[in-house]
Amino acid sequence: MEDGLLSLKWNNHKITFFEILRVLREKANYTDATIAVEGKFYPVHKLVMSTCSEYFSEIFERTPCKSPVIVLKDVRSQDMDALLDYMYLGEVNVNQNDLASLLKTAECLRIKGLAVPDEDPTKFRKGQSDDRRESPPPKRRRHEDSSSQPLSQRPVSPTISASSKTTPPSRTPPLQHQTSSLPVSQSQDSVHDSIVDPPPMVKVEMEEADDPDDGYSRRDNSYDGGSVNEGDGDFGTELSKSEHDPDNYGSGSFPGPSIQPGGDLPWDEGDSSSFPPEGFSGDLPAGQQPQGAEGLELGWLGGNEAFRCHLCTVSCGSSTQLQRHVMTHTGEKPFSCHYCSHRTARKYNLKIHLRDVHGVPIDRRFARY
DNA sequence: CAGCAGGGGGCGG
DNA sequence: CGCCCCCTGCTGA
Repeated sequence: MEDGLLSLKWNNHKITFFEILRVLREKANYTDATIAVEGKFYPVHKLVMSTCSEYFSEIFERTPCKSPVIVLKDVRSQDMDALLDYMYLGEVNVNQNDLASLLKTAECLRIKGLAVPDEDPTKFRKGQSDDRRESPPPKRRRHEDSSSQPLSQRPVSPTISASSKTTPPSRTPPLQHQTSSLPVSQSQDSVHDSIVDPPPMVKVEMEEADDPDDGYSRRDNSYDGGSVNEGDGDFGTELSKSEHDPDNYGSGSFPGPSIQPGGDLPWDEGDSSSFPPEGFSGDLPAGQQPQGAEGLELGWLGGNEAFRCHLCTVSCGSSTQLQRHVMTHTGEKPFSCHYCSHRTARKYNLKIHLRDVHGVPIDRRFARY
């Protein structure tokens, strides 16, 4: 003040800020990443995701591409809807029945306030009155030694949503519900509708307290080290068009699924703590070695390290092939037949379709979306 | 039989 | 090296 400093304060800054954020999310403006869950794509802002989750923060840090697509498998779209609301709005109403699943997902994704350790008890309360204990409290501390928690169940592990035969050996029946079964269609709004049930609702709020990032994130776990694939290249040669549409679907970040001898998902046993198994360290910085990985590496040992898919055990001979392969996980089919509704992921396969099914000479026309 | 997807070759920057 | 195209084996209807 001595110099006549003035303090300018924007009184409604927070409200305005959140409102704008809400609108941006609704319109998908400026979104620079996409979360794919059960076939649904949620355009999101890295800034928001990173702010609310160290996990996403690390994923983005390791993802060179500008518009990565993070494919989460074993995450229900309704949970994702709720979590996005939570991250963007600071709170969300969820059905009691969905709470356990939501928290599990939140923990796996390390959503602050829901999964990351916090000093304060969370303000987790439900419309009714008691807090539901069916599931672990929202903010629970997670240690590497997951001894305390039951890990168990189906870890909400992020993995690819698209089913593909490429799945490795012990493929497990992921709990993925088909999108068809889920009412949710868009990203946002659906939440509100779905959770409108009065009684069993729980309101989960995000605390302002910043979480102490207790190094949990970057512990030796390196777990997510691999969350990202290099994939940013051009997966999307054909699909990269819309702004919020990621060009590269492939950058899925999760470890995949399957590889695990013995278990459904790699991180099953480890619980969420090992959630992102390091399994995918493919092209990641070497720094992150899977040392601690519980057996995950087993699945990878055999393959060619160079162009190994982070979502499954497949190893490709080149980055191009890897990019192409990743599309099998995203389920993206940019090429559509003009004569019928058939769509393919590859131009050539569409060509074959046109030739064999519609009798189109060879290179006739096929659209790519 | 049709479609998917891995492997590989050719071509251009 | 990356992209495009094609071949070919596998799988499901």
